[in-house]
Amino acid sequence: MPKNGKPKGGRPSRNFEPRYAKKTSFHDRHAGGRPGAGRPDRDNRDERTDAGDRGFSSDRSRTSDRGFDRRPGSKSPSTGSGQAGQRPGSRSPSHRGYRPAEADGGAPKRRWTDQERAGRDEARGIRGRAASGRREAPHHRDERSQDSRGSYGERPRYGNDRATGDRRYEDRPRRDERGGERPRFQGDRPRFHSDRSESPRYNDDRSGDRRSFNNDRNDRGGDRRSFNNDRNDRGGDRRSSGRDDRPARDDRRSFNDRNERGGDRRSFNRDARPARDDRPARDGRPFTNDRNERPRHNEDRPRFDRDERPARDDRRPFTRDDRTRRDDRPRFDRDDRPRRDDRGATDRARRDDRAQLPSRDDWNKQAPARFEPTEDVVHERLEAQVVAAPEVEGTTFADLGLGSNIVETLKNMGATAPFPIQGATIPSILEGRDVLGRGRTGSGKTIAFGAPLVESILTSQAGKRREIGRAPRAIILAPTRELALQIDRTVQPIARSVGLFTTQIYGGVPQGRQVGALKKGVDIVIGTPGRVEDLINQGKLDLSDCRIAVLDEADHMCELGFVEPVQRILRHTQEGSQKLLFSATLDREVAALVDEFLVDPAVYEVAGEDQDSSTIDHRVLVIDHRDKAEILTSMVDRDGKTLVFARTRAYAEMLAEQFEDAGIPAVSLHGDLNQAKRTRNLQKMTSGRVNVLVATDVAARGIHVDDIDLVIQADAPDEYKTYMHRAGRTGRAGRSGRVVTLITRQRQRRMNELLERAEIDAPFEPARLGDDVIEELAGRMPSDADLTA
DNA sequence: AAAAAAT
Repeated sequence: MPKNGKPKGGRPSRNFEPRYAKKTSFHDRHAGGRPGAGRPDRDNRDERTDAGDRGFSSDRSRTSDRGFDRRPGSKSPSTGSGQAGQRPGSRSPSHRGYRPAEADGGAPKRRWTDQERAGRDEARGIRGRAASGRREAPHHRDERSQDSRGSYGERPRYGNDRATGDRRYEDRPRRDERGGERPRFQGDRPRFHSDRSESPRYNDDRSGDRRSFNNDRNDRGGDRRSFNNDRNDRGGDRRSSGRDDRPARDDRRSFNDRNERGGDRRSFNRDARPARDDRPARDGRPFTNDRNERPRHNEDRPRFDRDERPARDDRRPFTRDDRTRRDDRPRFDRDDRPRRDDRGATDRARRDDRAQLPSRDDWNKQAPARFEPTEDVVHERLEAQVVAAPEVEGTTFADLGLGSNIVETLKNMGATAPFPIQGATIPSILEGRDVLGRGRTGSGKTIAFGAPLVESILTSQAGKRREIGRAPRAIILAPTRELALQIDRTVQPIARSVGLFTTQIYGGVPQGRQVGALKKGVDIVIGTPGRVEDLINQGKLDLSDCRIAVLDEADHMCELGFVEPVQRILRHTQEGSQKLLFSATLDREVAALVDEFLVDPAVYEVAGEDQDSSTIDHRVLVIDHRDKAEILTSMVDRDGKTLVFARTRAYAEMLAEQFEDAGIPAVSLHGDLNQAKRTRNLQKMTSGRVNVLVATDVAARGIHVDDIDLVIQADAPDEYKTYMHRAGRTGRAGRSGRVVTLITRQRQRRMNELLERAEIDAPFEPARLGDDVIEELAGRMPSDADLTA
């Protein structure tokens, strides 16, 4: 069952496989029903500790093989999915694309021909190995472009195809259909797409179209953004009142004061904030200056809004009118926030709500469509016990209560003395208290919860260890698979040192091995919500004996779409289980969970670990949208490791391809890649085989890659927290780093607001292609301004 | 928009 002699890379995973190549049970059935046929994950196996499900791999391989064979002229009945390996026949009939295929069918390869296929991951993998000479621009480029194109194209095409395909082929369906196969038909499509990437047939007509289409899309994308930006900007303007946030800032700082503030705060805030809202009154404030323009707009608008809005929400009016309103916030928030649903729970916590509200109103007025992103709110800070760094000086991990084996392991991992956050949380966790921990990105949070967690479990289960089939005693949840993997890499050695076992439970890979590990018995589960819940529901994961639950990036896990599964999972843990919530941006957004699951939590944050003490140099380049692509290419053409953030998966893919086309080796990381590819691409960046990684926010939180000295935000983030996390990918462990954000003129205000919320100072500089500033920021031309230089 | 299960 091992791999059928196929090299691991062998099975190509289509870049976007999972999603676009969705197969349904239907497919499997027709295809010969191999489970997992669609799953690409072979590579994962490699990384996994345990042997993978070989069965799966082999199946896959076969499948894919078939797929290949099939492609040429095959017609596969069911779907055209390449994987299903339908031989001839089926495809064509059902697909509209069929014909072309047949035509092509004669010749296995069409336009795509070898290259294209090669382009497929498979070929790619092989080549890659064969020729390390990727570097060559031409070569490299070809490979990559093919690859990416194939995959990348898929998506766009997908959409397109559908659209066009439907149109064009509407007739066909019937033809094909010929039998009420439509159902199939649809099912096929997805594959179809995938096939396409592989299959030449479409290519000509479509490929051309597609590409152009894609381009269009891209462009559109760009347009949209700009559009959004505009909107946003507007929003911003109006929001000015929204900016009340700053007051919020103030609050944050005085965070501790909150308690007292309680009531005061509001009043307090009002004073401060009001200024913002009522800038006129507060003219004195510095902020106003920044927002010079806004104030006016805002003021005007806000009021305006009120008048108009009264109908909408009384709340806003409230807010704006008096701070008193603030008191009302709760309602306010709710009402306004309805959209933000998630926050509903935490509404009260949000202080900025009111401020933002105005903006919304404005927003709504102006843009009825309201498809803009949710507001970027600064939640109240949690009351926290501030830990001063000096307090932990001279303290050792052993002093904190960790056993010698663990201390030794930590030492081997390079953690010789506890960081402040660790010094604070470890004792409390060992005491069994619920803990909320906030530490700057890269401040050692994983060990802060991982080490004491292992110690606690060890202590609690002394005597009955390693019982076969024992249920896990602890679970650690993370928002992304990569982060779950990374956490395991830190926690596993610690656990192993005392005889405890960990296992990763996350999606995108076959369940087999994970379930197998659970059957053998593990002590600590580390995973992502989806698969964890899935296995719980399948009865394969029993958390009833789970006495410690950790949420990393807790605030993110409390966002809409994430919090519900998390809540359900936590409810499966042992009653009264200890809960540990960690994040660099921990705030009251986690209130929903805190209220339900935590008992008298200890809250810690580290003094002085704010952005001011950061080793990161923040810069903002104000550019023309049309120069964006070239400026980006110019900036990533450098020596150090560069991480580029894009807002969408498609744009991330496009940029990576663009860089490759320019002869700059680059890989992408986003949710449209199959897990094998995600893992592989991240590995390439980590190992230094490529120095440019283009990612979506999947890589924004927690992911640690050594030596990233430049983070470029091709798309400015919508939330200040996102900015902070993205920026946190560099400047780790006290090293210097730089974050460059590209924005258009229209976005300046909004960006300014965001930076204020994040409490980050960053100069805005206009830049055009070829400007020295770009050379400088890329590190090609050190200058005085170059702090890191 | 993205992420998180799978079929």
